[in-house]
Amino acid sequence: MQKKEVTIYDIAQALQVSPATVSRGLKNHPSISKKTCQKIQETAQKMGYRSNALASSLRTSRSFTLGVIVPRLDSNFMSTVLAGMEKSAVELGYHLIIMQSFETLEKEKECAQLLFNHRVDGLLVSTSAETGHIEHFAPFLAKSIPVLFFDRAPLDPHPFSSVTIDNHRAGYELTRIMLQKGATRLLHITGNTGLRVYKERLEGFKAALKEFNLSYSTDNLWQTNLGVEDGIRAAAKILQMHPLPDGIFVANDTCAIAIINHLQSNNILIPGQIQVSGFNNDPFASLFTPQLTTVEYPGIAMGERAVETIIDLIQNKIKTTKKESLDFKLINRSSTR
Amino acid sequence: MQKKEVTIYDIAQALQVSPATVSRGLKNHPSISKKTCQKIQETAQKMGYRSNALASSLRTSRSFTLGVIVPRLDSNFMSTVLAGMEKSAVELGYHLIIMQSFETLEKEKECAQLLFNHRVDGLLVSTSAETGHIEHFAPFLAKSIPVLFFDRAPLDPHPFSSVTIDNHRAGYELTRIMLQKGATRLLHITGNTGLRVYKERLEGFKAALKEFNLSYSTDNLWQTNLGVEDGIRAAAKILQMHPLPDGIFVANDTCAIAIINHLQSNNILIPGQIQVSGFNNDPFASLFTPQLTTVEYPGIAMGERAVETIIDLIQNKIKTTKKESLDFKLINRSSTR
DNA sequence: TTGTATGCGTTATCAG
DNA sequence: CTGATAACGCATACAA
Repeated sequence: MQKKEVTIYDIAQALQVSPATVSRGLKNHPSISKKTCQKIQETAQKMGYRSNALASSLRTSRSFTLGVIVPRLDSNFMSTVLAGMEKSAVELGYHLIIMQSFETLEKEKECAQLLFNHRVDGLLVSTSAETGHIEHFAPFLAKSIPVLFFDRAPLDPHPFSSVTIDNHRAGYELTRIMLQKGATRLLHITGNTGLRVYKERLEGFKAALKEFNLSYSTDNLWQTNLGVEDGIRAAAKILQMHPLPDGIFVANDTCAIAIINHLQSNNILIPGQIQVSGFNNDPFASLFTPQLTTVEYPGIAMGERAVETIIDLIQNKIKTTKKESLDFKLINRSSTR
Repeated sequence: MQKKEVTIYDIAQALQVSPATVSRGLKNHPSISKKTCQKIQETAQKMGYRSNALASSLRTSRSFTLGVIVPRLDSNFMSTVLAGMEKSAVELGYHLIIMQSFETLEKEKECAQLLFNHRVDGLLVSTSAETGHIEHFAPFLAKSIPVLFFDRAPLDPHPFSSVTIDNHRAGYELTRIMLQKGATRLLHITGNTGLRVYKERLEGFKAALKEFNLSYSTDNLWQTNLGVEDGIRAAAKILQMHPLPDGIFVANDTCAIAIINHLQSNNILIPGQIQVSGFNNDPFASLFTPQLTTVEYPGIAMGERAVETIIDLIQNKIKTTKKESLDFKLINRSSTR
């Protein structure tokens, strides 16, 4: 048999005070005597009271809930970001509803709508590969609910905040390392260049080529899903090339490692014959020989920063948007071959 | 300027019907004419109405929210499970609030309390390393809110449901493979054996030894955090041993790969001199040469199953608990060397 | 320092 | 098929 829920009214009755006093006493409202506060909290405990966050949110129209939309949960990088987000959110008195768009615009819309209806106080988004426009976030704007893009942000200008890294510069520097070591035939293997992150890395790549007076051709731009299989496939294709490329820019570590592995089993020397660079500094990357040159992409920090920023926007009702760029670190392991 | 929220009352007024009708019309209640339904939904759209899930939950005392507590979000395995959970949850009309215990009992309690106050319809938990008792879940039991443990479950008997794999058998079979190939000096490197998952894998390990008439000594049981650094440290220690072990059971792939890597750089042949087995079948595991013998731990499936099970419990108000054991697959790569 | 009264936006019950 | 009305549990403006 389900006993009825204990409410502040029950506590009030038991203590012969008003519900208002109980409500205040429960949250140590300054204008309530220490003694009554204590009494209230004790009996609340005793009676098995549990506050109803829903009712409270309805009344105050603040849910202390942040919505999060990611393309997928199960990537190394994303789970790191989420870990950072959860940590910071809890520290600041918030919690997270996490949803996946599975890289489709349609699902992203559905998530946004659900989160909107659930009255999240803010929305954190890493866009799907299909996300060309961002109209579906307009309702948030209309209600002044902060929206912040992290990692994958739409092209500027847009009326929302963002936390990213300088992908252009990262792409540039990575490429530069390979060029300085003498590479002249570079391949660029990346994801959907419709996405700003990949687009900017590519731009950085091109800028470096230009600096070294090397021409760029779209023949050397391969778009893939950056998974292990994509890497293996790419490696197979590379082995058919004459002459072989002598440098490969791969837009993530997973794919880079797969490529290296496959090339090595076909007796290609890495980085002797072909240099390979990755992106993310996945934990496994450091275990590889020859170790991979890559970019340490600060997942935890990005998650923390994103949450801190959006909560700042929420609490200070700042209308301004913030566009933040996080530091990254180049991990140049190519010299330690 | 913040416009006031559009409610069913506003729609009612605009349409000259009662709020009750609007409420019904919005969810296609059978006893409302098709025509009115349509009209209602159209004007709702037009007026920029958004349903208030909070108010609805308050009224119906169903939130369609599932609470999830995990030790940490950023592990390969866990993020896979969470991905499966989110997918199934959304398909069934639910969503997830995900929280981390950071392997401490205290935080696990806090999470449970918060989720309890937020009126989750069910709770999914993978226990922290410190979780010796489960009293903090008693309130859920008292309110008949289903609690389901996944992956890491407390020792039976307990009054909750669970979805796990047969860790004993997995540990046994993995060990058996190494023994059949002739190993006689085995090491067991694992996590906190207070946790049932590791404890059971160890029991399976022992059972296999026994079957081969090999003795077991606690000297060969090393408890670590199973991270990359732990693996490197363990490998260093192994190199000091005389004679070397000829088989190492490592309770996860991350650590196993780190160990293999370090041993190989010290000119140990794997699996020639030392066989190594892992656990989880992490994506990178398959890239390794010599490829690792491991257990494919079905993360996605486990997440899906856990959610489906708990929603079944919720919707059918089943008082019974379910203890489910998922299939795993042995990935024996040691022969393909 | 405490109490009174009201509304947050729904839905369920009951009556028409 | 539709309407009136009362909760759901809490927090706050205002009064005392």
